[in-house]
Amino acid sequence: MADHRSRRKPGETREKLMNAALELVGKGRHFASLGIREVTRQAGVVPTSFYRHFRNMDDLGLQLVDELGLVLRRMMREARASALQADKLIEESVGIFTAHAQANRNFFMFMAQGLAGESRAVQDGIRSEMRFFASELANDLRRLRLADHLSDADLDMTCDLVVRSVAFSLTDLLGVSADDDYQIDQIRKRTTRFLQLIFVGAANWESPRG
Amino acid sequence: MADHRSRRKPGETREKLMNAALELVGKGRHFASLGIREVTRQAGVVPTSFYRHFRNMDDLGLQLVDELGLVLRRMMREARASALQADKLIEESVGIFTAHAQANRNFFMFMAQGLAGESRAVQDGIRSEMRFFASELANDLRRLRLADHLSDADLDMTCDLVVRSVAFSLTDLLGVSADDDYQIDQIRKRTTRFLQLIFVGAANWESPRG
DNA sequence: TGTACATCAGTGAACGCGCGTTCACTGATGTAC
DNA sequence: TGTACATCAGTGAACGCGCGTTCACTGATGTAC
Repeated sequence: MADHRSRRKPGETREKLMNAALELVGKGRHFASLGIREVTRQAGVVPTSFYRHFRNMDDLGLQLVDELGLVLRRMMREARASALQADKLIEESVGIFTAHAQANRNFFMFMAQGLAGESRAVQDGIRSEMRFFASELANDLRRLRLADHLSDADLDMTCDLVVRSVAFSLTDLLGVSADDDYQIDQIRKRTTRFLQLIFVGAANWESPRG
Repeated sequence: MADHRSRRKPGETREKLMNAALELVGKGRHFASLGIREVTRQAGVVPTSFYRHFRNMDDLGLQLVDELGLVLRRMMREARASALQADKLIEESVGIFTAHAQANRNFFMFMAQGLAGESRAVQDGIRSEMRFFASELANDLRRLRLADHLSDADLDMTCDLVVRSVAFSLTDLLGVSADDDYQIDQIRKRTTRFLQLIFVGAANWESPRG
């Protein structure tokens, strides 16, 4: 009774449904406009099956946010693992980000949509992932002693701005076709310069009077 | 025959429909999930009327983008008109922005949604408004001689980043209740600091080798 | 190891409903003479 | 100024369709003894 998960092919249909929703989002549909029948059709499953796994589309969205968290954490781990020299840190990180954004296009598209989505819960979930990401980034910068002159609050602000800028670049990235290498490279360069500008600001920052 | 616009109450229903869509968006609905019957119901009009003014919901969305342009231009004019001292420029501008965002909550909510929306045309329209806004900002900074050491390209980049950061703050702003003055003030302060950080970066920026 | 039972994912038929869209009509306004 | 006509926004009935959701059923797997 303790472990239900090893029946049949566990969670197979559940995954099919979540992937189907992501595929539709990847095709340009907005998550808020997806219907249960549409998703089950895309998954090759009878509509009734949906209710075995989710209460409604919002519920499915929330579970997608959880998976999104895993995707982001994997990306973060990879960024840390790559041999980072301080002077190439920004470029390499942006490169890893754009690579992941392309590899998980649908996931990131869902994330970009969710930031101003219909479900408050999904919205909060995505924001919380972004906050987590920003705080991890702050930890890393402290650890690498790249932010010694900044107060905790100022470092948090900087990292928040970095994460936001990258998230916004996401919407650029998702707006161009996945094989338009030239445009993708342009976006990568632009994002890199945004972050460089922010870090120049941080390096010369003095805590304001107020 | 030249001027059709003075019949009955010209464009009255058209406006009602556009407002109805904005109201629904303001209530938290996502534009992509709105239906024709829903919008006409909200507008207090029979469903058939819709087709007298729009081909479909996408068409209505595009016309909302046009109006959004007017709203943004009005905001820009007001920001310019207010007596701006250089040292309070950022704070005052952010203040005007948050005030407008609250006064036109529905419009800005529509804009935030449209950035990752379903209709490519709406998306492009909003992006183009943002680009226009950024270029006007660049003009102003040149005129005020606040960016003399930056190349045109670097100034454009800076302004782009500013506009993006403000746009992202928009999604923060729209996430809190309209009368939560404390939170709104927090967002205003945070946004101000973001912009200050960016401008400190710009002030110390040297065009990169590449 | 074998048998009886509980659990649960997946199925297919059926429901009532709201959707987008069409149509022919009405009545008000503007235009021509 | 008056009359006949064209234009067009708004109406209400009707259509066929896909939607979300329910139900009773099937059959596979895990559990108890």
